[in-house]
Amino acid sequence: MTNKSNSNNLTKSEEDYLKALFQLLVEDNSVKVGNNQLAEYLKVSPASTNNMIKKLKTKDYVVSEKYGKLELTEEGRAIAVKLIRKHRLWETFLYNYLNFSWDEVHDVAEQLEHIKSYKLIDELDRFMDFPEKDPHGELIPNSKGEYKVVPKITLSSLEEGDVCKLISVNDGSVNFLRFVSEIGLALSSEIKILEVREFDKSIRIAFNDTIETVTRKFADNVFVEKLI
Amino acid sequence: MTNKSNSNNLTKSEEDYLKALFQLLVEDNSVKVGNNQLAEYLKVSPASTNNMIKKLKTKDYVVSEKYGKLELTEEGRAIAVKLIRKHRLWETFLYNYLNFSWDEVHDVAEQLEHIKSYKLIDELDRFMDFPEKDPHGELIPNSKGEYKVVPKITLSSLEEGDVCKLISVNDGSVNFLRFVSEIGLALSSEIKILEVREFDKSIRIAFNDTIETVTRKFADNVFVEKLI
DNA sequence: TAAAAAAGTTAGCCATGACTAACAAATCAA
DNA sequence: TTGATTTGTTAGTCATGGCTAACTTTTTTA
Ligand SMILES: [Mn+2]
Ligand SMILES: [Mn+2]
Ligand SMILES: [Mn+2]
Ligand SMILES: [Mn+2]
Repeated sequence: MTNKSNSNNLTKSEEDYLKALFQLLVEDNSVKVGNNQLAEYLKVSPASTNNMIKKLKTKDYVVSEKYGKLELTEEGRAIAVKLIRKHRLWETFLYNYLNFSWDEVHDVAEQLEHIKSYKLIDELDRFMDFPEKDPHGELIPNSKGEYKVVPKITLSSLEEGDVCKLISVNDGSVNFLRFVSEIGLALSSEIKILEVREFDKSIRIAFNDTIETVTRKFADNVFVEKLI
Repeated sequence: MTNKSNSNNLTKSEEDYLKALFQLLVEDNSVKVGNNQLAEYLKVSPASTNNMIKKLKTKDYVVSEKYGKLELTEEGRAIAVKLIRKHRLWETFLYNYLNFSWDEVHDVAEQLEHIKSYKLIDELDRFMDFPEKDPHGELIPNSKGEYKVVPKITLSSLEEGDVCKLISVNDGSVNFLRFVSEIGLALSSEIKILEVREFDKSIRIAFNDTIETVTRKFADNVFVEKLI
């Protein structure tokens, strides 16, 4: 038994910090995550993160040495995964049942993920018949907290001639998601890399009889499975 | 135009105070509502309410003179009605779609009512096909903020021989709601008042071939329409 | 290897929204 | 009508979670 109390008394802020740390550590497969990096990710000052990390260490959700890198305990990780489960289930609900577009769901899910009720989220899951992926193609952790972390391959990591399938996209930017839809890309689209331009890393891609040039920043937020 | 900014920037606390004030002023048809009464209702100290009322006055949601009684402005009232709409729509969703019982919905709805998104609540309303009442029989304000405040008649206000129909119940107490279900009462039940006992105001009632004695406190939380 | 830059920490401040204790005003009751 | 009780207000404290400015440690780079 790792959990002492399991009474789920975390504040919204504490939850947000744990989720952010998980996303930096695990989702973005960063080798090490530091205080300032977390601050930048959360758009708060380094002093604020330093403060909160201290608190999360006394609660045994985070481990780190002074001036050292940050790590999550099993319990910290479990909380983060629960948040991600809630976030993605709500996004799926908004998208599939309430006529939200995929660029509208994230902001509301950021609020909904902090609602505290086990029954609520498990019933929502059942109501939707246990969806596997959210509207952006991301896997939804199950009610036992099981979550396969699949290393993500970005479109920007491919080379000329490669062919890939769009698996998921970063859901944090409304403008980015709108642009993805606008040019006609969608989940499962097959994309061929026509050219990678050296001077600015922009990429010329072909999909569904369309040819587009996208920036490196764009391609960093598109996750694919390499086919050829 | 009453609204200056309409930017919906209220904190959870501000919203809770406005809703509580509305419920005391309008729902409980109190003639006057004072600071301490509000404090007791919200289970905070009179100093806290005094403080918050001050703030809500500068924001033009509340009007009162020093040492005087509290009133809501049109804008304050509109915010409260929006919260009640959200609360009751969420309760209805939990009850009708997520297998919550009527004693489980209130606490979760208390959290959900603070989620900020017009689209969310209007789509939820549409998804459920614009329900008129929540699981406790309370009317749900519509998306224009229209809300008929129907003066409530409590079971305790009736006399021996009266016959009434159960219209709605106070949803704030889990134990109370469980007890209502346990004895076999439900919305629309027809109730006959057999006897009102003078010494403790307890009431003997008959409904669905059942006879029960209920306390005054119980009867204060049951709202009815008088038939005979 | 020694500056310079970056990363991390600390101290001290602010806003919010609780609290208690002390006090003032209004209302009630004898 | 006056004293007691209730109601309302104020002052001062605390916890949370932000912030800036100044400082220290670590890492980078010349
Ligand atoms: Mn999201
Ligand atoms: Mn998503
Ligand atoms: Mn309720
Ligand atoms: Mn209700």
